[in-house]
Amino acid sequence: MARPDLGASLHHLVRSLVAAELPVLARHGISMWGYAVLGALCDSPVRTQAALAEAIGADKTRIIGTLDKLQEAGLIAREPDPADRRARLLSLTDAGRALYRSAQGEIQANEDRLLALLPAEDRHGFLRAVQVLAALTREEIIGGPQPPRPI
Amino acid sequence: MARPDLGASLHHLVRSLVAAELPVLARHGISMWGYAVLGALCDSPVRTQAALAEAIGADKTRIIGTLDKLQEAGLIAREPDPADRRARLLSLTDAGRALYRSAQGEIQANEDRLLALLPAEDRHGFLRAVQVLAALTREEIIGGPQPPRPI
DNA sequence: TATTGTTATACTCTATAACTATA
DNA sequence: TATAGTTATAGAGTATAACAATA
Repeated sequence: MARPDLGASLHHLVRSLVAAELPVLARHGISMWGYAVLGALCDSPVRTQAALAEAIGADKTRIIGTLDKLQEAGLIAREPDPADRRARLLSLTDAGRALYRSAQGEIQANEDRLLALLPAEDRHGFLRAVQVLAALTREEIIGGPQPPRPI
Repeated sequence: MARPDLGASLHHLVRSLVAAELPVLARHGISMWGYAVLGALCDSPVRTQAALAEAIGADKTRIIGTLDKLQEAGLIAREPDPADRRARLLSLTDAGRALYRSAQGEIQANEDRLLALLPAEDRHGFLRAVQVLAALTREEIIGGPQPPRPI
């Protein structure tokens, strides 16, 4: 009797969590990538779009449309760096911060509802484990070299 | 200081776990959906392709190509149900079971390496929590009715 | 007619590479 | 020339709907 795969179990869980977030985000008028961008900028401003993309695990070409919309909606500021006008200084506006907090409140309320299903012990262990595992880099998770086996 | 979003943290973790599985699956000559199919059939045979698709969270039209390949490779059996020839009885062949166990062994070895980074307490709580949360249906995770707000 | 499986189509997401501007 | 950002293109993955076979 093997234990279920961690990857498969979490994959299903994540898809459902994302499905739960979508209506909340739609009501706030932002996409999932938009939400990720606001979350990354919430901690501290970022000096280049490429760095921001990397921080949220996206391609730099993929977030441009997202940034366009967030800027148009007045949720982020995006100005050329006076010291190097190739780069774009990215930061949250007050409106962006407020909207992010509102969306995050609703999203975490639903997550809290699910976490309440767990015994307190397991819940705390789970949250600590997620924090540790999510902090690993992709390389650390993938692990040792996986040499392609010759046919 | 808000806690990080569960969805966002797990999203990143899952993407990396999947990336870690891909080379293993490639060496075994199956895709991620192929692996999911084998895993679902490992517990017990299934009477229709639609039921199998639902069990692994896929669309019924999406697994057809996967089933074709698995059958061609002799990993699954796929016969019309004599009692209702519209349906296809799906089951694992011995070769399919062996291949699944081999792939699962490698995949779980890597997962075990990551789990070993956690204190034993957290690890056990984490595994129990994942089991409970992954067993929830999508509807249970999404939660209460999310009525679209009129503009 | 209803259901199972299949095929066809369109749509979204993603990745790659070419292009513009600044340095 | 090198870097940051943008645009264009193609590819994979996904969802929807139409179709064929069986009941």
